[in-house]
Parts: sequence; C-alpha cells; structure tokens
Amino acid sequence: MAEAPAPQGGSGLLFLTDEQLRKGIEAMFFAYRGFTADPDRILESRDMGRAHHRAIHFIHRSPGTTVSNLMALLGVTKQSLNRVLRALIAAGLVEVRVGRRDRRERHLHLTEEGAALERELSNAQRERMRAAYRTAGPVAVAGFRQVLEAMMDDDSRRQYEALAGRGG
Amino acid sequence: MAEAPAPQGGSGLLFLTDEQLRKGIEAMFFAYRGFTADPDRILESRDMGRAHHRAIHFIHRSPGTTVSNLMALLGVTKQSLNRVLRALIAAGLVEVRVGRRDRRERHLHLTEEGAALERELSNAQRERMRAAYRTAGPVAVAGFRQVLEAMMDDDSRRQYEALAGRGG
DNA sequence: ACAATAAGTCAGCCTTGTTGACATTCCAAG
DNA sequence: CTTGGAATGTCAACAAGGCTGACTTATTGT
Repeated sequence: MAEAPAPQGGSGLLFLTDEQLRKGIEAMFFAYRGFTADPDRILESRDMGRAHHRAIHFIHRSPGTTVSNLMALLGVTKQSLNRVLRALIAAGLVEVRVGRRDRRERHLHLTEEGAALERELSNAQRERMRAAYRTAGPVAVAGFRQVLEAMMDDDSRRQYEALAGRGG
Repeated sequence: MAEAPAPQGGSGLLFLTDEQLRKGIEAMFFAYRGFTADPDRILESRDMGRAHHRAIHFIHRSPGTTVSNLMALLGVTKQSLNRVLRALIAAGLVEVRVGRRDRRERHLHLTEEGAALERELSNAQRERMRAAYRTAGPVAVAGFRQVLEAMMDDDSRRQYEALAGRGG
C-alpha cells in the first residue's frame, strides 16, 4: 500500500503515508492516556472514576440539562448513567430539580461542592492542555483542533458544535 | 515557529484562554470516540474488545516483543494482559516463542491470521485518520502531532518516541 | 381515556482493569 | 550445586462501568 512518496520535494502528500498515519494513531493513544491521567488521580481518592468526571463536566457545561440529554451526550444507557448520577447525588455533588414546564423531566445542576470538584478537575486537565498548547504554539493548536474535529463522527461533531456554540 | 497571529488587536495569547482550553478538552473527548469506533465495530463480531486491539497493534509494531515489554507499553498488569493474550493465542492470532538467549522470556508474534486482522483493524482506523488529515491539511497535521506529543506524560513520550524511531 | 415520553429500578451479564498468592522455569552468583 | 531473584503463568476474588431486558411511576399530549 501507499507507495514510498518521492522524498524531499515530492508530492506534498507526505503527511498521508501509512507511516505518518500510524504515528498519528499512536500519538492519539499515548496522548489520551496523559489527557485523562490527572483527573483520574484526583477522583481515585474519592472512589470515583472517569464516568463521574464526564457527567460532572457536562452538567457543568449545560446546567439544567436533563437525564436524556446527558445520556445522548455521553453515549451510554440510562442504567449506566443512573448509577453514576446516584453516586453523585448521594455525595452531594449534583442536585436534581423537577422540571417546571414538564414535570417528568429532571434537571441536573452541580451543588457548590460539585462545582468545586469540577474546578479542581478541569484545572488539572487545563493545566496539562495549557502546557501542551504553550509548547506547541497557536498555529499548532489550530491544526490540532482541525484534525480532531475532522476525526469525529457526525453525531459527535454535532454535539461538539452545539456545546461550542454556547460558550465560545 | 508560529508567529503570534495577533487576532483583532488582541494579546496574541487568545489560544490559551480557559474557553479555548475547554474546547480542546471536549474535542479530545469526542474525537477519541470516533477514533476507536471503527475497530470496536470490527472486533465486536469476534467477541473481542479494545484490549485485544491494543495488544495486536503493538505486537505487530514490535514483533518478538516480550510480555513484560507489552505490559509496560499498555500500562496494564500481567494478569490483565495474560487474559487477553490467552484469548488471542486460543484464537490462533498470536504465536508465542520461547526466548533463545533467555528461555524465560516469551516472544510474541502475529500469525498470518493475526496479521490479517491487524491489517483490517488498522485499515479502518487509518481510513478515518486519512480522511481527517486530508480535510485538515498538512500544516494542521503537523500541529496536531505537536500538541499530542506535548500532552503525553514523560513515560508515554519515551515509549512513543522509541516506537517512532523504529519505523519512522 | 389512552398512548407516548421521561425517568427510575431490579436483575443479570460482559469486559477489562485491579490485588494477592503461589508455581514454574531459568539465569547467574556464590 | 545450591540458592536467590527474575520472568512468566495461573487461580481466585473483586470492582468499575459498560450492556440488555423487563417493569413501574409520573406526567403529558392527543
């Protein structure tokens, strides 16, 4: 596959060789490990995991979101999500409010304590991201985001853009 | 590299705002989902999961690697890895050879069938990566890789570079 | 009145990670 | 030659966090 691309002064498609693609794949694998390492460490001491982090993140991002909404965003079943939500509510991190217009809906909010944990988690993750951004520079960052967005499947991209539209 | 793009008379550090960092975090989350979706689908029909994919990938990358080596690379315990390896061996995808110099070591290789599955998996993943690369362009790809590398922790970066050194 | 929707819950299963304990095999040093 | 330690394998038990299926409750809209 993929013929050796005329080196130096070649086709301009050197970035599409299997070798380059493989490096990208491995970079994603190792980078994602770093990406999740800090929050994982913080949550460990509280007997929580990545699932709780994700829920906290998106409740923070979209306060008042419903359970169905969150299910779609996280891509898990309501049973899975419910287990996590129960833990968060029991720990006093998340508060549930019955919908005013539609009282079947449960609207999710972070409590003060939940918001504090969210800040702790996202500070840790942002610190790593900030360091990486600073090292790589703004042009690289723009490219980073472009490639990631192109890598999402359509559903995820829609959700990502809907979120992005809200806050930035 | 990367001249500050002085966006609309700003500070030149607009890419380091919390908002930008948050977008990067969410982009990683959604992109990683897309990144793993295709191989997951393929493996589902064979009653295997992501763990098997990772083992296959790195055995392909470093034929003859030992169990200890693979453990360090994947960041899991030998018990976890062993369960996966047993399944792969039973399925005839991986072959174990006793070390010649040190006969305590087990050197891992893909069988023909294992190599075929590896190709199927990496083709699927590469296709998505290739499409993303093509959409984003070579400059973006360079930036993508720079940011990912800067995001790894030191151990991972060492492993990544050791691999990259071999084949690319 | 009734069907559909949002949510919660129970039960059971799977994958993939973890510890701990222990056996085997082998190399190398004393 | 014996013995310590390294590399590997294996058994058991457990937990997190996914999943499906079946069912209930409350509420809404037709």
